[in-house]
Amino acid sequence: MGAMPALLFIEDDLAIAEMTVEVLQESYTVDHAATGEDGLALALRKHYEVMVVDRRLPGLDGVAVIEAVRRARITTPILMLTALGTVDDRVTGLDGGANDYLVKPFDFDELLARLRALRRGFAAEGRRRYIGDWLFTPDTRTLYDPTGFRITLTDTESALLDLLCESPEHVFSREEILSTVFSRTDTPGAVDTYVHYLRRKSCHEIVETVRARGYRLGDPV
Amino acid sequence: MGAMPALLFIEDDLAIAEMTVEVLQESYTVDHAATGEDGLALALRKHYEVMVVDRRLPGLDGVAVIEAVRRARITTPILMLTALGTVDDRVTGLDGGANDYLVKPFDFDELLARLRALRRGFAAEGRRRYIGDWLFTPDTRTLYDPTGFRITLTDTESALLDLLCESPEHVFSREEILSTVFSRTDTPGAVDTYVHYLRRKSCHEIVETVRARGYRLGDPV
DNA sequence: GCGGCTTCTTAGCGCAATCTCAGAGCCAAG
DNA sequence: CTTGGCTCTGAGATTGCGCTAAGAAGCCGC
Repeated sequence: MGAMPALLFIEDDLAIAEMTVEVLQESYTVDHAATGEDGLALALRKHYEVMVVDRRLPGLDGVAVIEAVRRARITTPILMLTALGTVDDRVTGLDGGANDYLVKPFDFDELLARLRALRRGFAAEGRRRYIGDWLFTPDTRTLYDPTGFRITLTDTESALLDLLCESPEHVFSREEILSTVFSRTDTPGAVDTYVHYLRRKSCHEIVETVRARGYRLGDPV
Repeated sequence: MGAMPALLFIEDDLAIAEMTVEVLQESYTVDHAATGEDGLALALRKHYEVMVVDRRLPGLDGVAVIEAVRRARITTPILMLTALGTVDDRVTGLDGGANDYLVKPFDFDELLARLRALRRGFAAEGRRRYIGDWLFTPDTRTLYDPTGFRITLTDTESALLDLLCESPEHVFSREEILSTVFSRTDTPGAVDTYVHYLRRKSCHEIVETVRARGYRLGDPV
């Protein structure tokens, strides 16, 4: 595995920090800061995939760090570590802009699982496309009809629909579709076939023909 | 009467609360909280045998309270109260980590019966993950089918299912699964094999294939 | 140290998915 | 109305992915 994702870890307790960094380094390129000031400086200077911030820090406090980071319009997912049983900390922590929290003492596997979920959550979002009353999620290659019924698309069908969704108004020529969806085919007939497949699965509601020019998304009536 | 089991009751409607507390006090040492915030604070500070949480609460909502409690790794069985006819509430309630639910208005005997059942059956069972009508408890590596039948999973099977449960919608690639579930393997075929094992044990209801991409949790239709 | 259980590898089979092709259907211009 | 090009659609041929069985290697407990 070449480039591992960068992670910033702000924690003042050096005993905890040392152990945790060791574990984290198996999956991340870890920068560790022992104070809120150092951590904030790093967060503002470098790009990280994800951050782990202790709530209690000498000087600049964890919540303050997160607030400062958010004020700089950095949207990196942040997991906050809090001491056991301090409820108010948790609430203000999430309010301050943290995306998740974990109670100390924590299990390393739990920490790794949360971090994965956090990164996935951010990566996976925003991949929803609406076509009239239909919903299309390219990641799962699934199309939902207006009643919520699930229709599974194949890879090529999904790629084609994804392309059409990029510009709902635009009319895509066969060559345009061929060069992006299909690796390299000379026969433009393939496009017709896959448009046909899409229509068959969607009761002819999704794709519209523009004669002599190509295809585009079906207008929601 | 010596030491009665401790029960936490979170309910904002004071009329209902008063009556209910009176009944509950015959069998439990009851702490009552009128808001989600107060209830959460108590739940995190004290140990209870069982909790009863209203779905609708001013401020911090019932589901949010349960989620927060579970995130703090508190496995106390929780019974959620929901308003009449709100099916979605039921689903999100269970998803959030409640062990049972009861529709308001409820019968006091019914409530007491459910609480007894809850304490008998679900005491200290650990994390729970719901997959459609199936229940999976990673700590005991046990999968329960919709009828409650117990299926024991091996370590690797459990780790795989646990990973998939982290993000129910997400499609996990073979590499992604390999790097987290399997220590160090080059052959992606191992993933296929364990998916196969899971399916064999679960009558092919749990894991879904996304061709050429990977696997994800099977959606309850 | 033997037997059972778990883990992981390998390889063949089946089938879904991809793509080609050809005939039927449709539209528009003359 | 007729003609020619454009589009639709079903029927294969082929490829490669995923499923599965079977067995080797490793890890316990008895």
